[in-house]
Amino acid sequence: MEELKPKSLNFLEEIVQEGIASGKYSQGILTRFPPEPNGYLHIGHAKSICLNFGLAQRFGGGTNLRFDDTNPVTEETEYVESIKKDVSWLGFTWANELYTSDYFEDLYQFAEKLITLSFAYVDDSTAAEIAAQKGTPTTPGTHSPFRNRSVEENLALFRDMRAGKYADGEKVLRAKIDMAHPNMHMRDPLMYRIRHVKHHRSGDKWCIYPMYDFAHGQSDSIEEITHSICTLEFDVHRPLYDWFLDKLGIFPSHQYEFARLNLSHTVMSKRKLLQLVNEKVVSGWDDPRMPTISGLRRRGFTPASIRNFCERIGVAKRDNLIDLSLLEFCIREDLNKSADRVMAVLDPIKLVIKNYPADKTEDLLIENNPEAEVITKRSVPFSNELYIERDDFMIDPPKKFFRLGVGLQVRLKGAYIVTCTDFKTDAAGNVTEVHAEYIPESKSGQDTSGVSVKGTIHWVSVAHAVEAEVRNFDRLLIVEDASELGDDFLKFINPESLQIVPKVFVEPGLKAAKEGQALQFIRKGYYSLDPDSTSEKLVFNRTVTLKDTWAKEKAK
RNA sequence: UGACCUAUGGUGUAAUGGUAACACACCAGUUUUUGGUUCUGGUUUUCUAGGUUCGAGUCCUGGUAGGUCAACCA
Repeated sequence: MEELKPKSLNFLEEIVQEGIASGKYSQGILTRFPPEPNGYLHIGHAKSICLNFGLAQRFGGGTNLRFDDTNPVTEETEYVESIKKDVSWLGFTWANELYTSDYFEDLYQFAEKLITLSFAYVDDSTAAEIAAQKGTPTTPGTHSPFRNRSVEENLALFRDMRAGKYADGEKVLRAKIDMAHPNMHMRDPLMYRIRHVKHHRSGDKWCIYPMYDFAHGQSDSIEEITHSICTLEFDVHRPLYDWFLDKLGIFPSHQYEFARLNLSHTVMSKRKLLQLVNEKVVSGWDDPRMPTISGLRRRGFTPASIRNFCERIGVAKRDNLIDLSLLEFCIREDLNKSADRVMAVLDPIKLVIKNYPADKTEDLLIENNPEAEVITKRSVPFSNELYIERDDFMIDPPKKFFRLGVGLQVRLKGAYIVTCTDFKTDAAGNVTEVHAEYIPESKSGQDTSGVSVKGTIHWVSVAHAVEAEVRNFDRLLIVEDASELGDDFLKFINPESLQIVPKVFVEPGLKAAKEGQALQFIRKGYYSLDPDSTSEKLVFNRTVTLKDTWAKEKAK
């Protein structure tokens, strides 16, 4: 049911399949998507979402949406809502909506158990002292002077921590493992810290909060997650993940790591995205140039195109930099099949058809999408004065220019073939008007003229044209790889990443366009109606251009 | 200069010891009432040195290169 041809599996699919073959998962598998609600989701998260939900869909099972909310300082309900919206929009349904904060009592009990087992102790050292005790990757750490407190003392102290008897930073709970371990994360890592801060869900109930390492694995275990999938940088955490589950003797979830997505010509780290927003380089998290899910949505990307992209980039363990052109391919592929074609003239110049009656208007039926399975048509008014693109006319056209120049013929899309006869210029020599004559027998669909032309151009009737604003977006950065740029990446913002064209002319039917609706402006690109639109003013975002082999030819 | 992860065309990803392939990108042609689309063809690949084997991209050893780890962040 998946596909006809046997598709090769990625390494995670293989792991799952082998597990199933060995009879491990009679209940099916359970994965989870565990965002911290402290920011907006981006296309890198989409990779993780597609992976986790896709694995469960493919092999039978479910996926939990778990908010990893163990740090009350940074987390907010607003982010929870946006994350839920984005995951749903991408087309996925979670088995359960869960919060790590719902496990605070369980986690507390786990901690007491480890204290009882002499695997944890309360440390009065300061943050700086603890950092010094850690040593460095090449030199072993040293023991805290509080490392050998008795179980009873640790228990009493930890209960006092919970009871709020200590100030922030006064004490922490640490796991007692090995201060000389080659893996830094095993050198008596912190389990709990004191934070007298209101939590977005648990309010003031707690003043001690578990660290990531003490919360994540156990949360997986409580939910009986079979495959806990995260990015490569957590690889070094895995021994600790396993250590806690082992010492606690609870459900053995397993962690697997994959390489995070890097996309060319953009940035992906939360910190850099925040910088773009804070420094007003972009208009917000949903600026159509942002690689956020909300930005891509506003730009006009479809959920299917993003899912498809995630499928095509694959999953492996080596660092990668995916070319933006693959994302562009995916959205063009989708929109080519689904977007209605309409005519919009972005850089207008007037075309006057001298032999067409000035008082006449014809309503022409033009097909909406030649790629559609069922062809539908719309009515577009035609008259003797039209807007056409300025660059569809040249005074001295070169060879292979299949557009207008004096003596050249083109088909007006869905209408007539015209022959260019003349043009007008202003004092500076700029073309102000192009003149042509139409061939009455060449009407689209009933052409008996016998004339064949190489070019077809789009147009909008001057008398019927509707004004609109167009926002042409392009890649955010002028450099492919921003990973080594640091804060300097702001110097490499593409100055043409947003070009606003305040006044373009579109065909009158577009007054009825709906927010988010995808359209192809014939010969120009795919556009989507922006939420900034009002009944008086339409605003269209360019999702992506059409491929333009003429531009390449011209460049030669 | 410790531990761990990784190394296949320009970019990604396959090949599970047996003919290195698929997609994007690029180039050429085809189709086309969108210089879009379609279709066809093409250019370009196993980091390095040894070893095991009839046979190595795959297994082993060394080297090299890149990445990760020393937050009371996740």
